[in-house]
Amino acid sequence: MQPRAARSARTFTEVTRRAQIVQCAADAMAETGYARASMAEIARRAGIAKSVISYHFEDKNELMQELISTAVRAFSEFMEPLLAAETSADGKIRAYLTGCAEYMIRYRNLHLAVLEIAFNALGPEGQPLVASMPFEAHTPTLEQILRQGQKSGELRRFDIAVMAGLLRSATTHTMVLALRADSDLDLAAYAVELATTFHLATTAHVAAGE
Amino acid sequence: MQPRAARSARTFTEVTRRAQIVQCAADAMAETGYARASMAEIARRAGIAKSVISYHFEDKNELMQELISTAVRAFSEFMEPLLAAETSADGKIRAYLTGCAEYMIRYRNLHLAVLEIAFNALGPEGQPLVASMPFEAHTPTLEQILRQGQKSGELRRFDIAVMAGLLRSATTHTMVLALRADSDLDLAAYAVELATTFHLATTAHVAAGE
Amino acid sequence: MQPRAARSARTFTEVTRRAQIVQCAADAMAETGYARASMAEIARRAGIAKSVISYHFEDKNELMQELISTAVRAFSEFMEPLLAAETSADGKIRAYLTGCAEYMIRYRNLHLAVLEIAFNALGPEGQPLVASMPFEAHTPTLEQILRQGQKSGELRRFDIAVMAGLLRSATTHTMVLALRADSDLDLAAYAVELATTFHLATTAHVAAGE
Amino acid sequence: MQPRAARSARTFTEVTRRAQIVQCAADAMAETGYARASMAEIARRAGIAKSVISYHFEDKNELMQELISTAVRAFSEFMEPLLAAETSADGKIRAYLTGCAEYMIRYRNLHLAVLEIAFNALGPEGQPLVASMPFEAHTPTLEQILRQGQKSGELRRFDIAVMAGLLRSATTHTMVLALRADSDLDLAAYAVELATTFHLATTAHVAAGE
DNA sequence: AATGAATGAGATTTCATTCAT
DNA sequence: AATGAATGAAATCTCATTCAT
Repeated sequence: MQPRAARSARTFTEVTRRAQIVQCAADAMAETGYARASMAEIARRAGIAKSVISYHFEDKNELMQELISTAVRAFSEFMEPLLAAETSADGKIRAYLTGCAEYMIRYRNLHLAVLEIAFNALGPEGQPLVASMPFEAHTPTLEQILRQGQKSGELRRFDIAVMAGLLRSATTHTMVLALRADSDLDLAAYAVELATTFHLATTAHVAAGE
Repeated sequence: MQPRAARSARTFTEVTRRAQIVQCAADAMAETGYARASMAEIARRAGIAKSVISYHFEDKNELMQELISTAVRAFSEFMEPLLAAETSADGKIRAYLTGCAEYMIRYRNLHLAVLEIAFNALGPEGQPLVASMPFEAHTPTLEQILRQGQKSGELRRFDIAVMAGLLRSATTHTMVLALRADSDLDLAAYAVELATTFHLATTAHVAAGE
Repeated sequence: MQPRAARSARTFTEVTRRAQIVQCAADAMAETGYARASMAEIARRAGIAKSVISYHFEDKNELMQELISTAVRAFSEFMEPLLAAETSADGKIRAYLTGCAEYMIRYRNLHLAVLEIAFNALGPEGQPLVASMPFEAHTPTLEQILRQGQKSGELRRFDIAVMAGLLRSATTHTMVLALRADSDLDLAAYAVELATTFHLATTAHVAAGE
Repeated sequence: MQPRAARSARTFTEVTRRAQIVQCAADAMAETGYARASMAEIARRAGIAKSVISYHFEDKNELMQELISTAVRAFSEFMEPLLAAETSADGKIRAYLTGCAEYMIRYRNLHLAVLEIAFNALGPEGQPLVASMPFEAHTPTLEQILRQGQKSGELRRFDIAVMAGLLRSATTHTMVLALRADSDLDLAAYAVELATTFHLATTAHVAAGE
């Protein structure tokens, strides 16, 4: 039995199964929470035996990692064109906020699952399993946007780490809570309101008026 | 069966033990995460037998509830005088932000534990165990502050729910992530920066300058 | 601390407490079944601390034994005059059957508790805790009655052990099931019907008619 | 969650294992009593891990229910041809009594286990787990036999419920006590003696002789 | 004589994982 | 590539019992 990692490429079946399992895992976590998203529950949703998961993934951690990677990839592919389409820092921030809302609507369960994992899963030595979450994967980009905006004079002076953190918390936290509660909060409208707030808080002429 | 309170008042020993157990539970959760904070681990930290916990608490849920109550109480007692000392809406917002930072520094583990519970713990029927978290206990107050600020003309027009959510996410989420990562981020300085940002985003003359 | 057994006589308080605990134990077992009649439950019903039971009884087994003894004593004191008042074997059998019914009505919980113990409780080595149950305490008497009835020609020839067993099962089992189910079966009427049946099954002229 | 039967049919292995576990459970209960027949003890006897039982049975209740079902089925299959072979009421009663004795000899532990469960096991809400026991499954039949015997004039007038109860107690109770005590009482001979007694107590010409 | 506090053994159940087929 | 079967560790909770006061 050749170890999994040794084989060079994955077959079509394997790729498909892995994707299916990841999706079922995401659904299970989003709907029942991390604690109840056992291997058995995930397998049940996928209509396969538990051991099929073990066959395709080294262990539960690898499944979680794959789920995270999938989400990070999805977020990047989703967000990059949106950011690229904007030229001003102000526009990019607005694109980031509204883009996050749309991403969360489209990939609801996947993103909720990431949160569940981030808050719950621990590696074998107890360290958190997730270092970088989807949104945080773009932290450099976000900080870069703010930095360039300040350089060009478009944005006022502020602590970039703080403002970037605030932007991310506005999405990761507030929006996600809304998602979780299955609330009827209109995420899109919410994002627009947020955009205005950040426009006021960051643009230079505002600071000038101070 | 019979509610604890119905039988009699708590003895000194009991009060002390319960507090100790709650503290050890908070430490365990903050340090190892909810999943690893088993009764055995909590007992180990307290240097007592597992069954001592069962003796003092009906079950794990009651322990969690007591932990939450402790945190909510601590937060309220901590925050109320700070808010009362300010008269302007702007001042109250600043007090809220800096107060949260100080609270989190002082009650670090307790607060992290509340987050763990809020995100993880499920009741017997699978419903989330925690409805209101410490900060959310003050949501009405927060929204009240914003509303009054708008009425007096001190604050510009904005969606109160969005801004209150943003304020809370700025504390609950961003600060907490910092706490969790055991980062050397200076929470106090962070709060000051946040205060400026929110000052700009909310005060009326800013909106006028738009 | 002098071992319990060493002290010669029991104080008034002790006798009273023991009786109270036995009664509460009987109630608990009759109402909730053996498995739920824990020391804690018994103490709760008595309004005392668990350790009070330990103070008055060596261990749970001793409490059970005392309960059994109490029931056996009660049954004997109840039944003896009834049997003594009859002279014929036939009369004694009728007295036994109706007497059992009355005893069970009067000492309902105590007797049900004995059954619970008989069926459930095991000694430290796994042997049944109860060798002789109240009714069985009178087996010799019962067999003696039958034997004398046969000797005097009043009763037909039959296997004495079988008939005695049948008499006891008619009471211990059938009546008790009725008690347990809290049925509205009229135990007294039941006993009368049983008496007729046994009259027919045992008296000599019946056998003659065969 | 999903009922076992809904998923698919049982494999050969599963059927075999379940039967083995049921048998070991019966042995454990018959030999050590309900309280000591823990999952661990049952697994030990079967030479398997505790969790194998959990794998094949939802929980302990399901195992108990399966054991009961097995016994009820065995009793029915055993008794039905015996009763069908007799035409007279008197013959059917004799067949019932001797049949019970043979059944208990053949299925000793299984039947003792049923008794243990009936007397001890409580469902999650404290209600008794077993409503109908093997013998009681045939109560209607028994009462029907007596009723027809009275109608045809073969049997004397008596209270049918009382007599049926007596017949059942004669088997369930008396015989079982004998079984339990591991006595050397010859059950078969016992049954013959019982049959005579009931013949005398029930047949019409006896009543006529009165 | 009584109590509150503490203990350790043991019960049921869940779960990720492994193995033979 | 997939499955059913089995495992052992660990989690929560209950209980009879003991001990210091």
